[in-house]
Amino acid sequence: MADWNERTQEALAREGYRRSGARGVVVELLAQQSCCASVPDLYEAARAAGQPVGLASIYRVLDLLTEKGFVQKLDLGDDHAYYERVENDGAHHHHLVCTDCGRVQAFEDDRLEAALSEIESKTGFEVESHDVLLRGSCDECKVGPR
Amino acid sequence: MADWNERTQEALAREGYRRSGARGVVVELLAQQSCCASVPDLYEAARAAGQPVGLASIYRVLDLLTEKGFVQKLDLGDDHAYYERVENDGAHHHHLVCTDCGRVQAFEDDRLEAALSEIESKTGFEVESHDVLLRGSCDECKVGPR
DNA sequence: GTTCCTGCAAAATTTTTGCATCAGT
DNA sequence: ACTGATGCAAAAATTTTGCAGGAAC
Repeated sequence: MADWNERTQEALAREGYRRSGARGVVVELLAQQSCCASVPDLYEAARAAGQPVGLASIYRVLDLLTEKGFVQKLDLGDDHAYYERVENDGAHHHHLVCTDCGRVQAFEDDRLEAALSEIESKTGFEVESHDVLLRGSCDECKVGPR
Repeated sequence: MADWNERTQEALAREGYRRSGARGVVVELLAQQSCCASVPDLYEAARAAGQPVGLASIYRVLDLLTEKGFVQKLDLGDDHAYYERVENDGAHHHHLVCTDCGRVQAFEDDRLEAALSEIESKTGFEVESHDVLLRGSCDECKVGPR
């Protein structure tokens, strides 16, 4: 995870991308996130860290990182897109979103992954990635609705 | 499916919603879709059917239908949202999206559904709905990439 | 010194809202 | 007649793009 930061920065440098301000800040911030982050999240985080970065730069950095496979873009049904690290070891999780409070929780499940890879062979598709999104009420919200 | 049209129209009428132009057209069109449709899709389809409907009305009808549980909104990572019928019998499928040609294909899988409901009990969440999205190359595109 | 990167502001896109008009009951 | 529904146009919100100044190499 701290590893992801280094690995990403180095890989970019190796490809000729300059080790510059905005890119470094965004990569650093992504490395610190526990789960996914939206563009406004990152914008605020950069500002809070005393290293403000323009919105346009955040979008540009995220596009680059997505294209190079260092982050993955996801839609939580919310108004904006979210981004999160792609881990080196291929480990990945999915998301539960609380429709009341908006809380996002990650989970992993081997049976789910197994079922998903089986689908790949049953269909003609060559699957590159998959997302699973569960919507509902988290333990806090399900007791007293809203 | 033809059934869905009737059932939806009736349920709306029963709730006091008027049997009016735009709403009827959009419901009719949704009933005819084989899979999910975007707002521009529906806009064009209405126009092609000789019953043009304003964009705003389409958004409003879809909001209502989503709220009442007759359709489900989904994000395919594309630029806009997609909508599709919620079937009476609870049957539902998920989607494969070709990242080359954009083709969308539906699939069903019992093992996947089983794995998903097991997750519900393992986490504290009370799951209301779930989406699964697989991205990759369809049988046509995977041979000669692009 | 050159080339790439950044930030601001303007543009493009998708979705929402206000309002006057029209249709259903 | 009354109330709700529609369509247009304007507004909001998110993301993209152009361009000039600045930083990395």
